[in-house]
Amino acid sequence: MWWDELLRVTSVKKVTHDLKGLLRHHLILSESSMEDALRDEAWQDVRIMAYLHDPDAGDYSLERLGRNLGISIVAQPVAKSHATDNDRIAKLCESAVLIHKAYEWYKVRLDEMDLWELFTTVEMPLSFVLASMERHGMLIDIEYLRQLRDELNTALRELEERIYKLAGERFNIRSPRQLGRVLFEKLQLPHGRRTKTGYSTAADVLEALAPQYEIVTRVLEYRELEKLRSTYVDGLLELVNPTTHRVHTTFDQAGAATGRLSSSEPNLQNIPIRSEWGKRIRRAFIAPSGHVLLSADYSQIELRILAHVSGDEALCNAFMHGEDIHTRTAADVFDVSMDEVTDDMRRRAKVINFGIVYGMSSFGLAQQLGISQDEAMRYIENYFNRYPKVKEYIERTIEHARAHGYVTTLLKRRRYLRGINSTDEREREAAQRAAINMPIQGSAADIIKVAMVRLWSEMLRRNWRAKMILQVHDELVWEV
DNA sequence: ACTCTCACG
DNA sequence: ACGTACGTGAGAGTT
Ligand SMILES: [Mg+2]
Ligand SMILES: [Mg+2]
Repeated sequence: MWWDELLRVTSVKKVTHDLKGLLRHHLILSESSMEDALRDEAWQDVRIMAYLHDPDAGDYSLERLGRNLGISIVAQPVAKSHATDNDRIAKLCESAVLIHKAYEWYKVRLDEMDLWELFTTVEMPLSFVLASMERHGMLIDIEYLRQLRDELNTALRELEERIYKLAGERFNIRSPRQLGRVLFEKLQLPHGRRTKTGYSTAADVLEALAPQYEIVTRVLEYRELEKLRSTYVDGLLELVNPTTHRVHTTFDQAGAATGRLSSSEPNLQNIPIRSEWGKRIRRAFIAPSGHVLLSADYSQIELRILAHVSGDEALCNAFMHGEDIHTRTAADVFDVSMDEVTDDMRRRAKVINFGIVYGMSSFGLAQQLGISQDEAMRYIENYFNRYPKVKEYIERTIEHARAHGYVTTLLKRRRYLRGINSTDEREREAAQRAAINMPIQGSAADIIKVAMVRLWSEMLRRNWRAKMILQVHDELVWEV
């Protein structure tokens, strides 16, 4: 058939808008056709081109791209149920023109930004990988999830009754407003900060009160279980295919401004793991009979990237010697030997390491660690004395952002920081933190994307059957 | 549509 | 939450 031939032959270049969507829902290519396509760069997608050009733009619909280029839309949209063949043909012709014009425009932009290699050798092949992962889906143990739902409902009902009894009235615990009224007005508990709309009932505020007041402990327990029940049990069950028992997430390859992917309907990148109940939720994700789930993740990839891009000798040495990085940081910041680092010192060093990558202030560190701002300042000062090139890297990055308006990753992915020269201090400092973080978070995204593309090709080449099914930022999950 | 809260890396 | 730690998506309540 001429159409199949056209799709297969790589001398005919194909330009799309939302290639991953096409591959997931409409276009079935054989694996050998996909290998040919990747090698010859036969498919190019204007949605991804526009994302690489400005990953903060948010809307990459064809309509939006057309308006950006000043192309007015002529064909009138007609309600699907009333559309005639002629209506459909008119819209499709217009889409074809828009895709062509957008391609010609963004091609020049990406070339100017030196993004062509990232586009053709990483992002385009990745669209094929992601489409294949989405189509395969993740198997869910529905019966187990239903049992868990019943168990959660029982526990929630008991907590509910206890909370009503301690409050002396029945109210909607899920309403922050009603909860604030009960805790901080009726029961006169000391309130923490306020939100725009009332008293804050966020977990960190409630945790400070929990040791003194049983009702607060019960509310925190209620919150944890209610979150798991609504989002991860009921939410997931609604999205499971009743025939195949699989959920099929959608990865957004043009969503996150740093170059990360995101995942929705369901979001499979935020499945619980930290709490005991969370781990029980995770057990609902299974492999078919005769298979197992296998997960492989990078160790401290962001801090390794920080070591690499800063060139800090102490940080590089720590990684080259295979040291536990948080223990090493604790020894350096608290001026003890690695042997003398206590669990609590390591915990504090871990908070410091995360904070560094996020551009944290002494205020933020003090809040997180529950220490004074003076103490936090001393920690940060010690850190930068021990890792001086990290400080230089941060200063250099902010200066680059100020001078050029953008920052980049290892593979030249670019993010513009529109607030970086703002006269509004708050906005400017927020842009500075984003500038510090993006090259690190974004380079990690570059690295795992390259890994995904290489692994996928290599698995095909060897005819190995293990199936890559999820990416969780620094982790790949396989059905094996 | 917005706010608050909270799950993940 | 905020001026004060990056990046996401989702559910519930409220308007
Ligand atoms: Mg890891
Ligand atoms: Mg939101």
